Amino acid sequence: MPASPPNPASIDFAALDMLRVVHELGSFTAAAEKLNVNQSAVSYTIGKLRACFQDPLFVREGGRQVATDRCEEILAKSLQMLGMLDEMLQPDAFAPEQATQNVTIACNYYERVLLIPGIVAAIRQVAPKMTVKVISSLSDGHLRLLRREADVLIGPFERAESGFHSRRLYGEEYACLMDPGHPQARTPLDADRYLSLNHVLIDYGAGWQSAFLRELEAAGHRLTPTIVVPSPAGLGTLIAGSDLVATIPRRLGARDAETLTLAPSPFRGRFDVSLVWAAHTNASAMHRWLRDLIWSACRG
Amino acid sequence: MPASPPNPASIDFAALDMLRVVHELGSFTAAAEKLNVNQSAVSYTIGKLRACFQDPLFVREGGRQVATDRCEEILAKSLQMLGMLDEMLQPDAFAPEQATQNVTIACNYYERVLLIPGIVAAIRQVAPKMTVKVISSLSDGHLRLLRREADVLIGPFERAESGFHSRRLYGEEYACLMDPGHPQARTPLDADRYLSLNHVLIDYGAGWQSAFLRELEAAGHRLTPTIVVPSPAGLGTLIAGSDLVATIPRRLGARDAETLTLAPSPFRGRFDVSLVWAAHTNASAMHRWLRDLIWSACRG
DNA sequence: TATATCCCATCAGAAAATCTGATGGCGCCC
DNA sequence: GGGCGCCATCAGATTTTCTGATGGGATATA
Repeated sequence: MPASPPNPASIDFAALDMLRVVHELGSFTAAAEKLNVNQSAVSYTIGKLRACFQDPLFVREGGRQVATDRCEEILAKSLQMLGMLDEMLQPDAFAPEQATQNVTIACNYYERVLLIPGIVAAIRQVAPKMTVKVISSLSDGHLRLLRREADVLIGPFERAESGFHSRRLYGEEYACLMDPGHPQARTPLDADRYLSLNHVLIDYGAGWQSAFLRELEAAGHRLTPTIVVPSPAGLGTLIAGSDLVATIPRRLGARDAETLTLAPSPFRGRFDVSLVWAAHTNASAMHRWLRDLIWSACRG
Repeated sequence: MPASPPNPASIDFAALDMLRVVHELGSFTAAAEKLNVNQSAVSYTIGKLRACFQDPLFVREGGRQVATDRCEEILAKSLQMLGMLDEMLQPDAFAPEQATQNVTIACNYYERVLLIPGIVAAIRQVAPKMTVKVISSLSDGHLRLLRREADVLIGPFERAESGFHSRRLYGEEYACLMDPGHPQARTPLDADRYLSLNHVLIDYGAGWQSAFLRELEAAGHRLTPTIVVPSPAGLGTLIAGSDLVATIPRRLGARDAETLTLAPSPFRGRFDVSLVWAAHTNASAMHRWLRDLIWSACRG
């Protein structure tokens, strides 16, 4: 035993449990047996507690070790703490049926239109008490994950920086959406003919550049749009009956396939749609569940 | 680090505090500095916690250690526990002014009459919100201490068994109380004349024998009482104007000194009045205060 | 890109805490 | 009064924790 009072921070839960057992059995020796340690170990540890708390804790009264009032108080708190430790040790379980948490998904127009409905339906089916919030994220999606503003991010985000994990959902490419009556609706487009069309360009702003545009510019070309819109919303109506052409992700264009024509683009701008999450949610049971659900809903 | 998951009971408060500091500073290295230990010690301890809780607890996100959700939960409980430890460590203080506890004093007629009034007055003066309960104790006073039915015991109890502590308050002896008109009121009593008197004997029952009686019998004599009463209550009235003699503690007889005569007894039966308490109350601040107060009130 | 820097994980060994087994004192019970 | 049970203490073994050094991975700098 150190001569100077020992650091109370060095008390561990085993010591508190020993206090409990000694109190229960009224004997160091019996406590030692129950705890499968030497009697002298009990003496040592209780001695340490005595020094920390500056109180005898137990005194002999007629052949039995009786707790002091102070010991009773300390014990009461110790029992609480042992209970809290047990709670803390319980592995992070997640029961979708009872769960009432909120899930926040960061994504953009594309995913909001094509993926979110399926994801929300899947969540509501398995976890009816949970709520879903969708927020948009142009280029700041990763930041929103770090700021805990979103649980997951879905989109064409490739970078696998440290601090993040990601999983590819599927590949996507760009195609040209136009009116069936458009002069070029039947013949394959080469680069020159493509560039000479009347383009509707979707410019999301925030520095975001679509993959087909990067490919086009990398090939030394330059697109001069006739019209610029900030989102694909209402695009079908804009194009229908006109000579305008929009280059948009194939699956997005496929939604207007009944009324409009979807033709291959010479600049396909292939990219992957991925699920991205922050490292701090990687081990969480709820987040693991959510990611698996999204994976299934998007048919990886 | 052990290959098998370490025993969570071996987690100590220093580890929880380290968790707190790492969380606060977002860095193992910085936490190590703040805690005046090696960086590797932080790594070791957090590693142990990681193994215990089966969770990474902290993950790197852009150069900073960020807590997992599980870690946040664990941390919340840890902070509570650290607070509880601080409370537990606070030495057992006692503030008489605010105290509302009850004090139970075990004693007998003698102390109830001679000492309790002064003790109660002293308590009420210093600790007006406390309550006092007096219970009688013939020979079972020590048991009542052990059963926590009484905080202290006052009386002619000499034995210093283990499990008890005691403090002598003062010495007492027996004397003879009689009417001033009694034939023997003026002349000193020797043993024979004493034995031939008409005695009022106080027999408390419960196997208790007054010290003067033990002395008398040890000397080979035997007292044949004229009247036996169970307590000194009303003794003055009984003796006044009669030829009866009662052998009672001097201080008790002194209360009737104005109307009755107190003469030395040949069997003085010297004894000590002591304050006795159970070992488990020895360290308690309240009990220490109470014992000092009683000591003062009885003018040790 | 290359380089420097910071940060954590890991390792071997040192230091400290804890445990074991033996011994002794004290009080209880017979 | 003697035997016995119980706790405190001691020396040494064992285990845990810490230190200092090293390396890999990521970030920041050039």
